This record gives sequence, C-alpha cells and structure tokens, in this order.
Amino acid sequence: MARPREFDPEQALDRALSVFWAKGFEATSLDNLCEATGLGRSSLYAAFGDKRSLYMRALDRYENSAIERISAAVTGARSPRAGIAAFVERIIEDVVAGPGRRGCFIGNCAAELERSDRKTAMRVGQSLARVEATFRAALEKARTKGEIARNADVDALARFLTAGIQGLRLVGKANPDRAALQAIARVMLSCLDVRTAASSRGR
Amino acid sequence: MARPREFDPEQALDRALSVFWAKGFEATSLDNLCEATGLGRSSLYAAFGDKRSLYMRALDRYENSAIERISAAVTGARSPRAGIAAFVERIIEDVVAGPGRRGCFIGNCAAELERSDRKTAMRVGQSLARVEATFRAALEKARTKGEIARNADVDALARFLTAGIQGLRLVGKANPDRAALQAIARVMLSCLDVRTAASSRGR
DNA sequence: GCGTTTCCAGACCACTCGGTACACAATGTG
DNA sequence: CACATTGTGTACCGAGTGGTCTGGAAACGC
Repeated sequence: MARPREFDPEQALDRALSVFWAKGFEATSLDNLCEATGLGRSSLYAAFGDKRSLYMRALDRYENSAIERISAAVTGARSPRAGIAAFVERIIEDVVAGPGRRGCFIGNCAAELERSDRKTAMRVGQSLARVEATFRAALEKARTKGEIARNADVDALARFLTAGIQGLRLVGKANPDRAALQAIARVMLSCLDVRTAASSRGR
Repeated sequence: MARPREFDPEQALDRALSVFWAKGFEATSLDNLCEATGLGRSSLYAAFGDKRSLYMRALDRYENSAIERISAAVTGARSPRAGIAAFVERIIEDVVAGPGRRGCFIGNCAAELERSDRKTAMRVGQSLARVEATFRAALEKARTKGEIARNADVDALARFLTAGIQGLRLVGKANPDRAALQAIARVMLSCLDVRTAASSRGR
C-alpha cells in the first residue's frame, strides 16, 4: 500500500446523492459533483467510475436508507398498521417542511428514465420491488394481528401503497400543501380498512 | 404580409412535445427538436421562443389533450363511475402497449422540477389542479347518481385519483406489467366505493 | 535515505450545448 | 420589374459538457 485516501467514500457518496436528488441526472454536471463532494475529478472517477456509475451507487445508497426508514417507522410504532400511517405522515412532513421539492429519488429516477434504457428501468424496478416487499411484510404482520381484513390482498395493497406514495410525493413536489396531501393520504390509508368485497377476488 | 410559413406550428408543437415527453427537458437538445420537427433553429425560435418556452407550450398542449381524454372517457362511458374506471384501464393499456415508458408528461415535468424553480412548479401545479377538477366534476356527477357514497369527500377523492394515477404511471414506467398495474388500479378504485367511515370526518 | 505505489489537482481534450447573426429565398405590393 | 417584408438554412459563438492525462505530492516497505 501507498498513499491512503484523503476522503470518506461514504460521505462523498452521500453528497453526490443529494445533488443528484435535487437536480436529477441530466442537470447535474461533474463540476456540481466535484463542488459538492469537495473532490477532484480524478478522485471521483477512481472511486466511483463515470457519472452514470456514481448515479447508480447513489441509488443503491438511497434505496437502502429508504427501506430502513420504512422498517423503522413500522417497527417503531405501536402496530404495523399505525407504522404505515406514521410513515406516510412523515413523508408529508418531509415534503412540506423538508429540504424541499426533491421528491423520492427512486421516483425521480423512474421519471427521468428514457424509453430505450431497459437496464436502468430494471434497476429502478428492483428498488420499487424492495419498497413493495417491505410494505408487504408490514401488511402481513398487520393482517395476522387483525388490523386489516383477514382476506385482504396483501400483495395488491403493497403495490398500491408503493405507487400511491410515489404519487403523493410527485404531486407534493408541484404543490407542497399539507392539507391537500393529508387528504390524499387519508383516502389512501382508508383502503387498508376495507372489509367488504374488492379485496382479492378479481374484477 | 410577406413570405408565409412553410410548416404547421401545431404539428411542430406536437412533434416537439413527443420528444420532450420521451426524453425530458434536460436530455432533449435543440438538435433533437430540429430533427423531430424538421425545422431549422431560426424557425423554431421565431415561432416558439427559446427551449424553455417551447417546453411550456408543449405542456399547454399536453394538458389540454389530457383533460380532453379524461372528459371523453367519463362522458363516453355508461356512467361517471364507469368512466373513471375506463380511463384508468386505458392508461394501463397505454403504459403496457403504448409507445412505451413515457409516463405522464405532467408528472415528468413535476419530477424534473428543480427545488428552486417555483414558477414552473406553480405551472405544473395548475395542470394537476385541472386534472383534479376534471375528476372532481366526474365524481360529483357520480355522487348525485348515487354511484358513490352520498357523504363521500369528493374533493379528497379527486386529489387522490390525481396522485394515484401519477403513481400508477410512474411505477408503470419502471415495470410495465399489466397484472401488477391492474392490482393497483383495483385497490385505487375501491376507494370510491367505501360507504363506511373514513369518508370525510377527519383522520 | 530509497524506490514504489497510490492519490490528487488541474490542465486539457474533443465535443455538444443553447442561442444568435446573417445571407439568401420566397412571397406581397406597387 | 423593384422593393419591402418575412421565413429559412447554416455558419458561427462562447460557454460548458463528460472524460482523460500528466506531473507531482504523499504515504508505505525497506
């Protein structure tokens, strides 16, 4: 070994993520990334490869922390059902009072996807699938606890929550109005409580 | 008057829209736009102003046609409630079998928004508000017809549908799987049928 | 001390960007 | 026909793009 790194790659990745998150892939320049991370181009390239690779690494990092946030919200509440609600509430708070108008990084990736870029589409799809799986786990717990209907279609509900939250954050980006977002969330969460038909047996 | 235009501005705008729609604002270059429209830069600039203005004009155009599509679906069905369902179904069909992975142009605009750009955010917010208003009108008709609960919170439901459809199209962009999207839509539409609590009196 | 190895700052590259200037073509008016 | 007016094609602009290369600084084993 010889000269050691002078920076913390994780921290650099965090900084890079926050630029990509705020501006999107295309609008972020290498100069932006260098400035945000405090690194020179050579260091960036040596550590993370080109711009696209760095973007993907940022997605990895965001995905993990996002999953963690969901899990934490779910396990930190008095029940899975309440945890999901708390998570949604937290998102609204972030949209309204957070660093502002960043949306969900995964969602931003999906939106910026180009028609032809199937590889990235698959990657983003995986992220969404993990979110979905985390919701599904929470919903299953909620079901065994009797918090949601016994015959609820947990799979569909997890998918629905994932999409719904993307929608919530997207419209929140254009109009971060707490009351409006809470109205959406209220309807969204009410789906979990449906005890009648429409649960699983097709359309 | 002197020399007349050699192209149809509406058609040019349509072509420009479809490029912006497929690639996003940042990733679309003037060369792309010239190629797609068949126009030279001077003609583009004379007719629409700079890139941003053209983008906004494209948004205008998309917004109008989107509203029209919703209205058409609603009035074309045997009932407002069925019309909404048909519209959602049509969206899924477009995501799965359409020109592919373009998402909703309004949603793409919202996602690509930069934190600081409040003006564009307001503009996108207006588009979403018009979509919302269109849904609200349909929902009100549905309510008077008794297709949804008499005490349903039409306002919240309209907001919810708007956000939900954005979410649907976004996840569909990453993973255009018909069954998955239909599952989401099923849950989403089931919200309209709730006749119990959760309709309007707080959370 | 040495040589080796790694890292880093910045110059540099070819290229593309959005936008403009200008010469010329095409029309309407006499 | 000449002229004015408008549209169009293209060369061009400075600035910025993602990416590479080089020269030398900094740490290691010896």
